[in-house]
Amino acid sequence: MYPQTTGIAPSYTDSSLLIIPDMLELNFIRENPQLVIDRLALKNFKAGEAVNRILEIDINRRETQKLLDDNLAESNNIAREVGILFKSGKQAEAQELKNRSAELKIAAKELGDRLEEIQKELNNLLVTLPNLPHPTTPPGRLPEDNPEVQREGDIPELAVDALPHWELATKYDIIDFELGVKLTGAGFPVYKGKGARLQRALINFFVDEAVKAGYIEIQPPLMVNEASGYGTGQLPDKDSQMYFVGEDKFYLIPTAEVPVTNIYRDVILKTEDFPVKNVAYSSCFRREAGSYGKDVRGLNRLHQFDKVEIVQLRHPDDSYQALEEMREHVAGLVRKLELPFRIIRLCGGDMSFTSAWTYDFEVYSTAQKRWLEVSSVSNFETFQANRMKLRFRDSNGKTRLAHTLNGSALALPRIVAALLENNQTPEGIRIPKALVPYTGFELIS
RNA sequence: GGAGAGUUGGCCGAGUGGUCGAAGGCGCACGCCUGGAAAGUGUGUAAGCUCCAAAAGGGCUUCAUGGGUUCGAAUCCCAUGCUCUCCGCCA
Repeated sequence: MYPQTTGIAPSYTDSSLLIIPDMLELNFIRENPQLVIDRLALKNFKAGEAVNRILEIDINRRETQKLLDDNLAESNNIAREVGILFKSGKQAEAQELKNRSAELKIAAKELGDRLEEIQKELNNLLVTLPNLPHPTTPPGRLPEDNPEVQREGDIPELAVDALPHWELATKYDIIDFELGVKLTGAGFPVYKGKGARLQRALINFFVDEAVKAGYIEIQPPLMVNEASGYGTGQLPDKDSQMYFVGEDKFYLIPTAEVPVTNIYRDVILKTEDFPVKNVAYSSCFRREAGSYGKDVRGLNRLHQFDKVEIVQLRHPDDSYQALEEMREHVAGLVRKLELPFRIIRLCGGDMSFTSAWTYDFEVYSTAQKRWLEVSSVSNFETFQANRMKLRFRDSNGKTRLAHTLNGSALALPRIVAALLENNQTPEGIRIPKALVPYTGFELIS
């Protein structure tokens, strides 16, 4: 009854983030090694060995760095003296110093190479450590272990001959999967007539609701460069999830989160800039290599789909308050669409690599008799910010990492699937009241 | 796509081989002045890594990015990105 059990959160959530290398702050690990190990145990992650190795390498790194710095300092001094000697015509003495400098240079090269190697090894280890889950994270390994924290709405009683959405789509000629195959391939459906209009209605509805809630609307590029891919952590794991435009070295975005969050890459905010709240609609592109079976039937999993994403940047002190705000916002959307839904809190084992706390939203698809994940709302704390160097200046004038949060609000395909299936009647498919101003019709027939 | 010009700190802008992390200005912060404000005036004002118990202070790196020349590079050379101008093409 669950969408899948890959151990990684299902897609539509930003699972592309999971694969990857955001990372914990080295200083934090250095100062709290045991805490890191204990906390990661909540994610069923055995960090002991890696942490110890990291601490070792870090010592080596600092020693090497010191040697290199001293070397460079001497070189700098020599260069300065040589200049002075030349000016006063003391060629011979200058030559002597030049010789010394040449020696230093060889040593520096060696030290530099060694440092680079150490650094690389350190990074390779650092990126294997997931974000620390919040201490209250429920234990568990599987989706079955995710506690339900809220449930709303009644599951409708459908006629015995109720159809799954892919058949309804054909019956009313609103989504054409075959045609998509002709044009592109599987997973690229063509929306037609009222189906297309429904897409547009949902997008506008979602964006409008977010703007009402104080989010600034952003229309980002649908392709990003390499730096942005690294910024949110999709890279270096590029091949697995993202489409790549080789000629210009651009990546098609798997979620608006990538361009939107990267707006703040290398940015130092002022405290009064908080909270930063952005909303963006975008098409999303995912290769979804390795998926198969009923998980990909119809709208359940697509290579191209539409999503409205909300992103917040917060002061560490109130990021969890923001998480609850976002949860309530998303709940409001599903409620207005009159879909039965539940919210689950992901257990340690089911949480994404980057997340510290995640709520998943699932709507019930009556004809498929299963819950479909439609949103994932997460607090990443400083994990993404560390990688992106997203900071703010606190009251002491010191720079600190900000907290980042995001959530789907919402992803369209599974919402459409649930709407079609749950609202089917002998007369046609009923459009929820909140959406009618956007669709301009009340019934798909 | 072709030709040319450019790319310096939060912003503007000087700097064509040596003491430049970078003049000057703006902005910002704090102080003086003022009944209060403006004006004026003084001081300060990048980030990362690192040394130090910490503070103070010190070292290293960074003038688009990556490489190179040199004892020494913001400054010279090469490649790339980006911006602007002209031509071409075009929704």
